[in-house]
Amino acid sequence: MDNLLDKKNCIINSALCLIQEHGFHGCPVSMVAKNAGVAAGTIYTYFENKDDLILGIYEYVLDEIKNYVSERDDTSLSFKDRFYNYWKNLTDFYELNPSIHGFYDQFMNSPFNSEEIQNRPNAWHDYAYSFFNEGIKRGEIKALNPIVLSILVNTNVNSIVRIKKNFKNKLARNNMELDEISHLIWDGIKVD
Amino acid sequence: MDNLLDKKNCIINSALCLIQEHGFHGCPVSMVAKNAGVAAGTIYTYFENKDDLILGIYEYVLDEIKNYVSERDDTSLSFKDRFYNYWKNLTDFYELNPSIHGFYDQFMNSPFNSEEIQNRPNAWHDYAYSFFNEGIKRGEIKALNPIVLSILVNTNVNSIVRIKKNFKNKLARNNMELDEISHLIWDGIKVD
DNA sequence: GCATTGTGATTGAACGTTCATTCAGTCGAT
DNA sequence: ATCGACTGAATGAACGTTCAATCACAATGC
Repeated sequence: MDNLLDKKNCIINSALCLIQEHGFHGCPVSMVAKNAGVAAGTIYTYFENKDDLILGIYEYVLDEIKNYVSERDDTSLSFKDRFYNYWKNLTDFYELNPSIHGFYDQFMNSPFNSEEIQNRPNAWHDYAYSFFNEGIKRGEIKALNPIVLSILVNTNVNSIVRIKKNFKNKLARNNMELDEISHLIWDGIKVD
Repeated sequence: MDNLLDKKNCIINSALCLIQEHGFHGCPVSMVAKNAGVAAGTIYTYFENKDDLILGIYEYVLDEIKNYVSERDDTSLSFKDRFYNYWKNLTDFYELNPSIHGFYDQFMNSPFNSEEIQNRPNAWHDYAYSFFNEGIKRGEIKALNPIVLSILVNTNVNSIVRIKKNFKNKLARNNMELDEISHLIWDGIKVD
């Protein structure tokens, strides 16, 4: 039973890497299978079809992000500190897991991310929503819509990680500038 | 001659719509052709292959964005006003041309956007770079890296437009919150 | 004016490849 | 002996690309 879960995760991770590198359609099921060390047919014991596999990966990815960030939240701190931790942890997570970052970026902007998908329960979005909602309740950040706030912050972290990835050589000396952005956002949303 | 250019643009626009709706691989060449009112083979007189078509669209899109925004820049204004115009014009443009927005979002996060592509001359990026560079020279915004600034602003406008598109119903009453974000960014980058 | 030829765009059926999916048969654990 | 996971060759549909044939039309010759 544990074995089966392992195999499923193995398939998911294999697909994750390949999709990040080659895109959804640049990675045939056969390639995923080979990379995961199973036969092509085996994938169909775990997933209905390729689309279902991709949605499975998406859910896995959301869980991983949410777990990493929420586990490291310390509710006893000031909201300002919690905000900076949130920012740092999310950044760290993406940098530790570049294939998750690549997959997520691609998925969010693809037609896979349909309205139906967006309306499904989503542990990570819910967490982010309630996180910023708390900041508002505590009176430490402006009463903006928490949905807007969470998307704003997540989008910026996402794109900063992408910049770091893409312009590694050109920006190497002054990554600091990118960290500036978190201050900039905090200054923008904090209650003066 | 004009006719040929028309046809090329017709193919590009046809593909643009379909890609935005169905994704790169959800729109076969045959479908693009049908939508453009030409035969499948005709596309290959204008483009080497499907990848070349997609790159062609990308270049077309960059030009359109750059033209719209740069034409509406009024260099006689204060940089603050120019910044807000830039923001508004870019937002307007994406909202007037949702298929360009959809295509651009998808392209940027896909493996099409390879390192080689990122290093090619890019009229839109160059324009954005020099725009923010001027704000720095004039001493109206902080001396952050203009590359970082332009990507930051473009990313945020991009994602705000996406939010508006996706959450039309849920946010209808308070789009104002989204406009808040431009102030937030301006406050962050301006020289106090 | 009219016929002929040349040129290059256009067509869409046909080709060959790729790929998701299936399934008959095998394997291994209980 | 049973059952479910697993295999991987086989299947067939989808799709990018080609190309022989057609068409539109301009240039040339009579």
